[in-house]
Amino acid sequence: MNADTRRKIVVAAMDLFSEKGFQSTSVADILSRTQVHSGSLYHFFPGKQDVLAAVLEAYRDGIEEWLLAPAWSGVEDPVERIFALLNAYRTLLATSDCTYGCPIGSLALELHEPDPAIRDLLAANFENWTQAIHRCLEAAGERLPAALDRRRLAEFVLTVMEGAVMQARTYRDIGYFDRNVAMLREHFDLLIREADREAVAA
Amino acid sequence: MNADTRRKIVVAAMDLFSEKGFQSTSVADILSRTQVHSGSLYHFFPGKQDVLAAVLEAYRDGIEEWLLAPAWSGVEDPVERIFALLNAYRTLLATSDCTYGCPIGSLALELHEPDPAIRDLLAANFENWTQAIHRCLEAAGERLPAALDRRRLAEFVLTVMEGAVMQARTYRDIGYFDRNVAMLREHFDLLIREADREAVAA
DNA sequence: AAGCGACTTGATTGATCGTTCAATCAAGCC
DNA sequence: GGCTTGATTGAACGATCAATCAAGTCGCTT
Repeated sequence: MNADTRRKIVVAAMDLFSEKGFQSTSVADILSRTQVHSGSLYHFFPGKQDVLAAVLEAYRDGIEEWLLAPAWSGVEDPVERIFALLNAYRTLLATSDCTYGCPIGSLALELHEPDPAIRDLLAANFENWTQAIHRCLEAAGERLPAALDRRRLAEFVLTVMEGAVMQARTYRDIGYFDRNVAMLREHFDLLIREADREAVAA
Repeated sequence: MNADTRRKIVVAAMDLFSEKGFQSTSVADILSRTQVHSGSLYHFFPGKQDVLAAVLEAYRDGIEEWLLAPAWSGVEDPVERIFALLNAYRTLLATSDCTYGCPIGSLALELHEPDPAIRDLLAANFENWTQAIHRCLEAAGERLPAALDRRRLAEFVLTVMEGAVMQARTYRDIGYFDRNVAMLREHFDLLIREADREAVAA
């Protein structure tokens, strides 16, 4: 099995799906960008949808290496890691005139009646992301209120990221992203202050 | 000008774009649902994209009558109105097995390189929504901290709604929506408590 | 050397897409 | 009763799409 051709297809499809979405990307687009011919593509993938599945698997399996590790290099504080991750998305937006956001989120809303397999992969990507945040929140330990539901807050962080990206893209104005992240930061400040009061009371 | 035919097209297109998205809805889909023939559609609209524009204008102009008024009937408290509006989206999700969310958000992420006219309409829809929340926050007066940037918080509410809808749809589990709204509620509780402390200190 | 399986080539298929257009019709006006 | 205008009909068009397939290439095994 010639893994190189397959990999070239997946990489090109990742880019194209991010740029234009799944439906607006034609198989011919993928072929012309990779210099692969249609027969080869269909040798490795039963259909276009299976290319999408491979793309989502690549995101899922590459989150540590391609997203978390770069975003967190040099950042040890678990709370700061959360905002460092958000800042990675900010960079993505800023360097693309607010057109690139979170590819998973875009696909999640673009596909209205996705295959169960595709939907599971989208959910798995969200799940990995949320769990990464969850680990940060666990690592923050007593800096956050004891009673705080850390899993919920992790889901909330994903929510804020996706909503902020959506608005920044729609308005083509990164200010919408920044202000939303600032609001989340203030929420964390409130939580940390609350934990401080708990510590004093104890 | 026969406004009835035009209106039928826009109504059907609103439903179809919500169900299947813009690109997955064919002109033939709209025609078969409306019993209108293609020539009639193209008599009123230069093209499919202009149908989308009309749909977005209908959402923009109908937000008061079709979204805010129903959600707020019987709810006077401005803070409760915010969560009543969120609850309207919850109902939409719950009664559709978590497939229907916010149609504007879906379109905003589906269309990667939208016409400026379409993008402006998407932004105008977000803007109307945000301003409605903003008015509630202004009406809340001293119950919120004096220094609080109410416009920012209004944008944040939209962010949370869109992010929560996205996760609920992807996981096909309304729990994700509920937990995110609960987190926002806790944020408001923290803000209101902070305003209380301000009042006591004064 | 022969055979085999993995992979590549690229023309081709048939379906579907958005859009066009000549025609017909109905209603109102001068 | 001609003329205009607005609206409707539905067949047809060209483009584009995902997908197919027969032919060919290459490397590896026996």
